[in-house]
Amino acid sequence: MSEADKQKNGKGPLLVVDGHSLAFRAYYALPVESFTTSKGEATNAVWGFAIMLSEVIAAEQPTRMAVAFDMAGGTFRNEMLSGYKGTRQAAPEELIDQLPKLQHFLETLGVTYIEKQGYEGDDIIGTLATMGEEAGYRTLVLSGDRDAFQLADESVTVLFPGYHFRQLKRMTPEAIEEKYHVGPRLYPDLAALRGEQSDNIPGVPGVGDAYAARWLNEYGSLEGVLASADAIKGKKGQALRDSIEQVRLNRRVNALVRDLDLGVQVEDLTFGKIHTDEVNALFNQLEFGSHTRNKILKGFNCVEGYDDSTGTGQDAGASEEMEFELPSLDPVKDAEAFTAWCESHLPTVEDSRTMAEAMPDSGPVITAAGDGVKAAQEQAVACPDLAENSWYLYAEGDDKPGAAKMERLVILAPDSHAVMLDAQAVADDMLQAVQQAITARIATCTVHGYKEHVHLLGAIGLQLAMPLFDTKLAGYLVEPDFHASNLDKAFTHFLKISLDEKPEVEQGALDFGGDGKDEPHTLTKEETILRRVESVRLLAAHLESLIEERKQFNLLRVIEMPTSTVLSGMEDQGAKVDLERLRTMGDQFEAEAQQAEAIAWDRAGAKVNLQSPKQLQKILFEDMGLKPVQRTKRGSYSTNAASLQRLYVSSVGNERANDFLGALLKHRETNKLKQIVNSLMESVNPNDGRIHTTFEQTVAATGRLSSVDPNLQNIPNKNAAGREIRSAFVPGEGFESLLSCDYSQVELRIMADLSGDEALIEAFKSGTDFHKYVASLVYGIGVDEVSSDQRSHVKAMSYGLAYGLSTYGLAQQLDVSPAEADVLKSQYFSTFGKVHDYLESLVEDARVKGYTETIFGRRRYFPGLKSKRRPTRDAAERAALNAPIQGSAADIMKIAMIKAQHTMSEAGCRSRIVLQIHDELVVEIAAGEEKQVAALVKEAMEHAVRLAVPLDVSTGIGGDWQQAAH
DNA sequence: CGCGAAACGTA
DNA sequence: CGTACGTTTCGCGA
Repeated sequence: MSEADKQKNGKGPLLVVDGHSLAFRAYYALPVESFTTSKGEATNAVWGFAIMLSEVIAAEQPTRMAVAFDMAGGTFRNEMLSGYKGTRQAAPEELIDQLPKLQHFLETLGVTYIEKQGYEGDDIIGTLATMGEEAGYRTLVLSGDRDAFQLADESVTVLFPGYHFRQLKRMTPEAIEEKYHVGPRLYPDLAALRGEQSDNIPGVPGVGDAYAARWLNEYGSLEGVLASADAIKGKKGQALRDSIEQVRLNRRVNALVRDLDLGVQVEDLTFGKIHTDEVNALFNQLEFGSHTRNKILKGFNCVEGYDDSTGTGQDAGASEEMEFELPSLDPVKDAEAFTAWCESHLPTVEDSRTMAEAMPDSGPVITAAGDGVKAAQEQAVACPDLAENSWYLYAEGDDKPGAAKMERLVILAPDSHAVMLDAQAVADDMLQAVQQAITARIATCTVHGYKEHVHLLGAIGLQLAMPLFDTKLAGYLVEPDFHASNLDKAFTHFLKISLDEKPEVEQGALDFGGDGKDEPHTLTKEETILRRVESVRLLAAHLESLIEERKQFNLLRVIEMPTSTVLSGMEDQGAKVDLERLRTMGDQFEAEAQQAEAIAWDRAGAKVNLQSPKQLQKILFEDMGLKPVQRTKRGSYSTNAASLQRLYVSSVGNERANDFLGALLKHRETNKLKQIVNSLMESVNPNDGRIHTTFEQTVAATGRLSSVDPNLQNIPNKNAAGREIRSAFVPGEGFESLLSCDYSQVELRIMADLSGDEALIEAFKSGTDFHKYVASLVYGIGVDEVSSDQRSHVKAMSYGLAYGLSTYGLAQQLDVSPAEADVLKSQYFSTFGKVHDYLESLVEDARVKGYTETIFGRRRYFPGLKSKRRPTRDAAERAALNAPIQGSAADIMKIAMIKAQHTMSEAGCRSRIVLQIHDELVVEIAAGEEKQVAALVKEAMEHAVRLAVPLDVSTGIGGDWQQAAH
């Protein structure tokens, strides 16, 4: 806010709002698909209007306010100008339908809105501005209609939505002068000449702002211009002479009435007396989430009146964003110029050091014991203000580990200046300069996707240490269930504004330009890219406040970002495979699959595609007349392995069917293995003979990693044939063996700790066979008397616990009657009562709070718990029960990985982690490091956190992954 | 060619 | 009718 904007008399300003124009802008700026209630009603205009209003109120603190609306039935202008605002009348029903809701919204918040028969909102605004001036108010006019510019003077400022709807431009007389080269008084003259596309008003053909301004400045006024029309030469002069009538009409139409009788006094235009029940009812009807509600109400300074603690409050840096201009592009040719640029625009090296010291460190800092959330959050470090202090690094290209290619690199400074480098054309000395700039200031750097950037920068030999903030990881922590496929999606999702290059404006009702240009502005390639960098900055400012508020900054800094460091190293390293071995295995699986296929085809009497469930259904249930045992979700008869197995067993009398099913089962198994082997072979990087998977860190909603391209987390392990594939994973050149370390029963141990169940804790401390011990408690017999059936039943029950198992499901898995399963279940729960209570409390807490939390404060939200549909609700309950357990295990493993890598490098080891399979780490052991590394990794895993029960890690070493099993 | 369903591999 | 994933294949429909 500039000095000139400060109040003249101690009173807060008067805010007058053009309801229609804002609603229009909101409607066209926000994708209606994202703002539709379950009944299909659009709410984007109401949402955008409400958010904008609350942001303006928060930023400007007005003490009086009124909203003006046009009235149905036209105005005096229509009589003057046929076709006037023709495009607006054609507004879609989806928008028209929102206007009454908008007005109701204002009523519930005690805001006065005014309409007057025969006049437009603009006239009401003009009148209110005049009244405000007379009453000594500074006045803010919030309007998307340029006609309002004529109102600007030393006490009236127009707030005008720019290209991005939520970025308001402050149109002071100076700003108008600067943009249009005429002052507010002459602006309507200029508009009359130019016409107003958004209002369907033609101007002088071929004349835009520039010509109109030149004429006006030359002849002093519109009348002056028209009087001298004959003196203007050329095509434009002729066009002007042909349009004189139109221009005169335009000028009469765009003049605002400023002396209506509105029947109100400015003093009376207070607001903020909210009708809580009605507000809530309206928000419910509009299906606004708690975030939106709080945001809106906070703007109205009454968030306390609303009963919801999950809200997030304000949008970080909203006012800064509004002032944001697209960064200018400084093409940089040589290293010296680049270094100079960095000196003048990026935070200093000193800033960077100070900030690094303030940040939680990775590695050794994580000693948090099982005190869980509290411990993690008490260490919480506030995030420094990103908008002020951070710079932004943005690279584009292919980030595939082991084969990354960078196309370009952009550096955006806090002052909005940017440089862009073509990665292909970077000379050596320039590369050094860039490396230096990055290294020196990494502690104040923000990126979207730190791990991806490591690969991209690595592709041209640049090293990237851990930055200050990662918007991709932050977004994941804020909303782990939302899958943003790219930056644009994340930006649009979190900021609710679109980065689209070209909103539909040309024929639209309103002009979105906001950039003062007449021609529809097509963005250049550079502008498009800069816009994406800009979006990272806006995203960062937004997510920063959410992370801070949830106290997840430590989770981000101490767990997720260092995990990215570890993962990028693992992806770079890759896992060495024995290609010959894979080839041999693949051939063998293929031969077996073909053999099975031949038998199946013979028995079926046709060359059925064994991979087509549809064709199998026909053979099995029609031709062979077998009785289906199970249906699929969508009602057809299932041909999955379990069903086939049952059919196989029950078809002993029917030789043809029995043979067919046997061959089919065999084919299914071997064909699947062949396919896995094939995909592994295709994934081998020819340069180093290694497979570089990508570990996705922002996909699994519980906090686990996932592995893609290829998935190395689902290499067979259950049966012997499949397990063979693991023997193809071997140590690479210069390494002598593989180490496999895995947690035993982490999730159960977490449950023991979190529930505080003495019996379960004791079971883990006893040191005897865990499942046997538990079975002896459940069945009330001696450990030695436990049968193998009893042990396996109890084991299944234990593992099923964390999944929210049903009696039915347990029965099916154990192949016992539901009644028997039920007995087991109640026996189990009566033995471990606190576990039962704990699991119930997880769901109950989730219902109340809306989310669950892991021991390190990782959240997952469960809207499904409030569903009317029983199956949806049940599914949400099971997921809510599982999330904190699976998620805490994931947190622990991430910490273990960070610690393991840290201690290994501290000890100067060359051994490296290559794979993580949720509860297992695979380490490639360098020569002579076997004993040391095995001890270090085991130690890191066992002491990642301290729980009420010890963490147990079993290890194995071997010449390949299979041999390393234990 | 894109997409959903079905199937199946892991923890 | 147990959680969390990724990949392949088929077959439908544009």
